[in-house]
Amino acid sequence: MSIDPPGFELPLRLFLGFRVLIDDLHAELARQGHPHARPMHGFAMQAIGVNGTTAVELGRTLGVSKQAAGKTIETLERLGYVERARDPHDTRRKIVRLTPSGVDMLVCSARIFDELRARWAVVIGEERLRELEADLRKVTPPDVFRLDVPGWFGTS
Amino acid sequence: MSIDPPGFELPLRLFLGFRVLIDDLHAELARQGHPHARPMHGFAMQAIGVNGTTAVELGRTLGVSKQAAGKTIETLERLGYVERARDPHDTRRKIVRLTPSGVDMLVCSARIFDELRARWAVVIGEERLRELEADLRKVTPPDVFRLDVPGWFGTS
DNA sequence: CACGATAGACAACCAGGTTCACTATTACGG
DNA sequence: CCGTAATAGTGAACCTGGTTGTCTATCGTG
Repeated sequence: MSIDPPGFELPLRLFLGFRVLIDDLHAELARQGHPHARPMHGFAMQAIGVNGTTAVELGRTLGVSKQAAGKTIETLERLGYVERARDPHDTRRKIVRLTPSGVDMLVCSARIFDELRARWAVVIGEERLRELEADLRKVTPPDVFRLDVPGWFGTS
Repeated sequence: MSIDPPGFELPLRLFLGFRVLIDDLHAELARQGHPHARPMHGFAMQAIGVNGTTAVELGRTLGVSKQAAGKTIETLERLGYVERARDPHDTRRKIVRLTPSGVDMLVCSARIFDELRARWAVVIGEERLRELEADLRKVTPPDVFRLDVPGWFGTS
């Protein structure tokens, strides 16, 4: 026996839905030449965007410290997904930009996410899926980044 | 500008929905005398259940190594949510059981989750919420534990 | 009764986060 | 025009939660 109220299932299903999508994405990404991509990388690179950014800015966007953002950038750099260059107008800053490989990873992700969404549409119907998205939009903050992934898991 | 296909929003919304619920839960749990509870703890304690379990078993249920389960149990023990006792029938085993405080935390969580779900029902309608849950059930694995929280984030 | 399987614990390591402290550079006000 | 405050990046020390590998104690069985 377990304590099992109706309300307990909702967060679990939301998380499982998220996890299923992310797992499938990365299985497919691995097949398409990006075996080292991690969920975090996708979020960070989406936040970096095609115009580039800096460590401080990325940290603010993702809701983590600039040091943590710096570590993430280092990792992405090691994987060849981004590169850094000094800003000529402000030599303190280092602009982080996606490499072609990074752009490719993002393009692949976009395509795969579309395919996964289409697969869901087949299972539950396009109409219901649109309703599901609309409903989630109503109960979640509009700000799509600031996942604060560490926050809900991390240090007190 | 960013790479922003329709499919990209879905996982984000699912995760944000999850996060909103979990954040609200823990804000409320803190107010109700459980300020040290973490998301992980709730999952683990739900998996431990009122009948108790062992480290190996808990690890299997949660989809992590027995060592990781052991560490989690240690933490929960330090917080006073569980206690361990040797199994008289098999002195290798140590049965982990919820303390009254642990049960209280789970009971509080159950009540709060119900309240949060009711709040969602007000926003999007009870009917739509039921549909949302039903649709998610169709696209997620039936096995509600095995979140593999580390898995989608962790080491390759 | 010996030997394989199991439960738990310990160590070393990794990833990703935090804070504190420091340097280099830029921006600004007296 | 210069001294000072603010900002960008980095490094170090630490925390949490995970991993694998190894070791011991106990159980169960041929």
